Amino acid sequence: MEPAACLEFSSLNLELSVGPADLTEKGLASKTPPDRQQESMFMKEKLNKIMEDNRKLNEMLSDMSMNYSSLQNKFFDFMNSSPSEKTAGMASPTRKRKSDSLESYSQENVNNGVKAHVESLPSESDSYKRLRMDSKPTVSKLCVRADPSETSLVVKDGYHWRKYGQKVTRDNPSPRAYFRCSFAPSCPVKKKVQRSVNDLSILVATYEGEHNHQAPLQSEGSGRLSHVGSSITPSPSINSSSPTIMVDLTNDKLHADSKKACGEMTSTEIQKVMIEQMAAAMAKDPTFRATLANVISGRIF
DNA sequence: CGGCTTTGACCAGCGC
DNA sequence: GCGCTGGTCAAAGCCG
Repeated sequence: MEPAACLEFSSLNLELSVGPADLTEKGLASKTPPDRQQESMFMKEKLNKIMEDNRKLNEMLSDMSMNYSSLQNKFFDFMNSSPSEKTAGMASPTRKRKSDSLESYSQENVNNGVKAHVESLPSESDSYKRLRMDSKPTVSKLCVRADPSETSLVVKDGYHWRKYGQKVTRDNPSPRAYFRCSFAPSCPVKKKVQRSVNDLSILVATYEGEHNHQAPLQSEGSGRLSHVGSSITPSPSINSSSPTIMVDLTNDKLHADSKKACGEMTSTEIQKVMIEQMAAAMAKDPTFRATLANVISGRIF
């Protein structure tokens, strides 16, 4: 997808670099009045052509984005459908672990601006465990870049957490720590923290539930954030499985590879990354910058 | 002494 | 039904 987009922008550069460059190279001051009229007409035609090309390319870009979004949605729909749904075309009776992936979500930012919140649709169940899971309507993820040498699975997000368990899971050699919110005794929020399989410097915190109390003072819980002296650069996004917020605690810059390490690249996130990469690539391209400058100057002229 | 962490045991979901 | 796995409990120990 991205190479195709780059090709489109390359063609944009080529198309646009012909027009305005010609305009600047004509040297109008040395022309006689009849020649000037001809050149003026020629410039107007060129400008019209450039504007039309810009419009066409914008349409192509928007079409490409729409196609990409459509394909992305189809892809995630396919990935999120259970094997039984893929084969039999109907949902199997909901069970606790299976149904977790079928929940749908919405999102908002709270608490330091780095927490994503998602809501799940209620589903019927016949097990006590399932009912307990239904009582936790929200799930969110927070990826935190932290020092790999630090063994404690502590993600300081402004709340008070009490660790109540630790387990080594099958798919990740790093232990997973279980936390409860200890700020309010009745707060149902739980948090799981585990290092990313791909990048040990990334802590993946999974939040379940919503705090039924106000957040503690920022200074109480965000000590690590201020300790490393880095800014929080959240990148909220919606995923069909869960939203992921990436917070880099060791670098001011948001790392795309860290997101990959989280294994939670979402459709909107991918789009954002693509747009950022496209914009960055275009910004770095001297041809594009010169062309853009020429187009702008041409429009002003 | 109270709060927290550690850690082995236990329970329930799930696949075979 | 059995074994694996994830999640939780609770006793013991640590720390300020």
